[in-house]
Amino acid sequence: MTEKKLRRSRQRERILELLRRTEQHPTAAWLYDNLRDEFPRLSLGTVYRNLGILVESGKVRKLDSGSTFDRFEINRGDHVHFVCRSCGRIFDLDVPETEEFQRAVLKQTGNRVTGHRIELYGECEQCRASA
Amino acid sequence: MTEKKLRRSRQRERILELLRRTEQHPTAAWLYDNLRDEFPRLSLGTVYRNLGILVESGKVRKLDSGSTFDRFEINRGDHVHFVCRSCGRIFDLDVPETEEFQRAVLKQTGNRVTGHRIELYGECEQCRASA
DNA sequence: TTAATTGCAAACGGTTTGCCACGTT
DNA sequence: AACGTGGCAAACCGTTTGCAATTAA
Repeated sequence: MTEKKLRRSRQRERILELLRRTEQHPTAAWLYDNLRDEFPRLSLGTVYRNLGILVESGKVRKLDSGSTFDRFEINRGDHVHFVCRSCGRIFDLDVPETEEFQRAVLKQTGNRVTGHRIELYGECEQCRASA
Repeated sequence: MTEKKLRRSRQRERILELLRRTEQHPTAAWLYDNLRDEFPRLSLGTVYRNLGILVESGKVRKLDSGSTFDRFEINRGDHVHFVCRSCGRIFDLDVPETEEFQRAVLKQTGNRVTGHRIELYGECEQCRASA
C-alpha cells in the first residue's frame, strides 16, 4: 500500500499531451499508432501501463464503454457524451440541466448523487447530412 | 441478411425468466451458475448465444458497462441506473426529468436524442447505514 | 426430415503482467 | 546506486465460434 514515487517519462508525457490535444476519445491502440513514429520501439503494454497511472492520478478518465475496447479522455469533470449511432464519434456536451436531474433523484430515492456518466445516442449532423 | 427462424429452447426460456425475476443486472456467469442445477450440461457458450439472440430481438439489453464483464437486464425501455460505489449494486430509477434533458440537448446542439444511457453514482442507503 | 440449438473445446482479442535491460533522479 | 519505466512476449479472461450430436417443428 506504500505510495510509489513517480518519475517522468517521455512516453507518459506524450500520451497525456495527445489526450489533451485531441477532440476524440481515443483507444489505447490509437494512442499507440500515433506515437510509433516518435517511439519506434513503443509497445502497447507501455501505453496501457501509463494510462493506468494517469487514471489513478485522476488526470485521465477511462470510459470503458460500449464495444470491446476501452476509451480514454482527459478528465474535465462531469459532462455529457453525445454518441453518434452511425459513425460512432463521441462529442462532449455541457448540459446544465444535469443538476436538476440529480436533485430529482435525491427527492425520489433519498440517495445523493456524487457523480454520473451520461451518454445520449442519436445521429450527428454530419451523418444526417450524408444520409 | 436472411432472417433465421427461431425455435423454442428451454435454456433460452429459463434465461429470460431469470432475467425477469431478478432485481439484479446479472452477468453471463451468474446466469450460468443459476441454471446448472437445472441443466447440468449447460455451457457458457450457450448462455452467451442466447443472450445475443435475446438482445437482438429487443427483449434484453446489454449494459456492457463498467468492469471487465457485461451485464444484462430485461429491456424496460429507457431508464436511469443508480450505481452504488461501495457495494456495486445497480438500482433502476424512473426519472421523468430525462425528457427535459433531451430537449436541452436538441436546443444546444441541434441533435435529436434517440436513446440514452444514464448512470448516476453514489452510495446506497444500506451502505450508508453500515458505514 | 430439416434446420435451429447445444455442449465442448479451441480460438479470439483487448488488457495485464513477469522479466530484464534501460533511464531518471 | 536505487528504483521507476520500457520493450517484449507470454499469460489472462470474458466472449465468440466451429463442429458434431441433439432436439424442436
